[in-house]
Amino acid sequence: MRVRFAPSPTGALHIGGARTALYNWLLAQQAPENRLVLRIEDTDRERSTPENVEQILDALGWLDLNWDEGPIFQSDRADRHREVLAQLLENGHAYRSTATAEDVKAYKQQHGSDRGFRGTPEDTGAVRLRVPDTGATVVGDVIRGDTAFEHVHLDDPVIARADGSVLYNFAVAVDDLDAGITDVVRGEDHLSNSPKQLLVFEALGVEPPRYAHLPLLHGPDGKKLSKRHGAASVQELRDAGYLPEALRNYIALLGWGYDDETTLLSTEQMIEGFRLERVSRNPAVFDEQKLRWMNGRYLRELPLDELTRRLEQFTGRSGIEGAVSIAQDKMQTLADFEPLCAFIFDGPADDAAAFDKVIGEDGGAENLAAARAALAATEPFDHEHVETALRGVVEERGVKPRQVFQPLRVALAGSTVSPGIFETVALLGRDETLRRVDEALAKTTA
RNA sequence: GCCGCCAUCGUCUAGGGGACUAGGACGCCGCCCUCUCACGGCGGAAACCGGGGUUCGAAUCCCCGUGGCGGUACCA
Repeated sequence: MRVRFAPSPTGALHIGGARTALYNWLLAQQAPENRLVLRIEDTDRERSTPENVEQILDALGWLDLNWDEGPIFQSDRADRHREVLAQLLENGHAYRSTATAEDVKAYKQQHGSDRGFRGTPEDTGAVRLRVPDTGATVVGDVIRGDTAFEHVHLDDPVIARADGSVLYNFAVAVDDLDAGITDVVRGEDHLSNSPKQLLVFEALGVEPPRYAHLPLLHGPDGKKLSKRHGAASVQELRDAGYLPEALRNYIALLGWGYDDETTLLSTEQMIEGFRLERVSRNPAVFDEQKLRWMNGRYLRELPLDELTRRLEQFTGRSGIEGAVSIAQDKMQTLADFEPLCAFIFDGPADDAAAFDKVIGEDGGAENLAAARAALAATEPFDHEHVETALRGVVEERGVKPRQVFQPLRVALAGSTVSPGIFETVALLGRDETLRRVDEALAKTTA
């Protein structure tokens, strides 16, 4: 089996494209003889650089992937395309015509909808492929079964411009043929174009590949997923702090289920269990909430040093392992780290409302002062002893735990939200903790 | 307009004639845990688009309707 990966030419890989790529990749991994061929479907070489391709792979965490062949650029194959084009012109399967889109429209107006456009050969003009007058072209789809397109409904498609440059539907067929592609897995938006490609194979007298058209991905409003739905490319998702492994897991499930109850699955499980025939036929809605949840699960399972490494790369900070260790359970994406932990490095946030509400309230300052005194005497200054000391304050003053912990939290973080208070205090250390508490206390008397 | 694809909880899905009182997951609601926010645990509400067939029996098969989506470029 030879499958292909034809990423978006812009380099900003759409989530739908990422899923197609993932499925192709899974198929290629399932048997040692299977091959994955990278093909760039673009006539503009400038927009489709190897760097773009690398960016895409990086977003999916597949940088270690070894491509069997490629990338094959459509723009590099112009000579071969012209050669095949000449062959088709020669044997009468194609002809030149100056008919424009308006001419085709007028033709159909005149002949009714049950008769596709058939031009008359001329010396110049665009090249059209001759569609047989009768019969039908059947697209055998692994996911959907057979779909027949009656030839009477098909217009002779233009396969090359007047200047001889070829069009997508022709080029892709020739390239797939030459690359020996056996299985084409792509988005459903290509289904209606399939007969054009099949007709090219037919005209060439060769066996076409098998096809599998994946359902499209929609945004929450049911429309085709696009920029206006927020993050629509895997790079954007990566920038939003999602892990490649979570992305892979989530995307794989958009149109396919491992079994009746498994949601979290490893790449190995995906390779083992993926079946093209079992891919869903209906469009899926991209739901970032579920991705967030799943990302949180993967985040929590990461070893501390690995998560630290990724967060250092993501935030540009260093020496954050301590903060990572006390925040890991509270994050869903890498982007959650900053708002939760920036205070540890940059000092308390300036949230006057939180300050007034918690420290300015009845007994807040007094409880904070008591906590300060207890912490000043805590030795050694670690999680365990800090907790003992602070719980002692609670007991001593006969108040609720939160009446002591919240003022302290606000004094240290400047916010009512932070990692656990004992861990935070222990991490900051005695000097820094007391300094921040004193600063807060000073503000209450001022 | 024409051609085509699709149709199970709000969302992703399991289901391929009796195992369905329709299963799992996210989200939502409630309870528990609890120093905040989370995590975690327990419980709950929530779906077979409509109508005809076929069959002893239909979420599953067929037809029609409706709806959604895609294609219909000298774009890819």
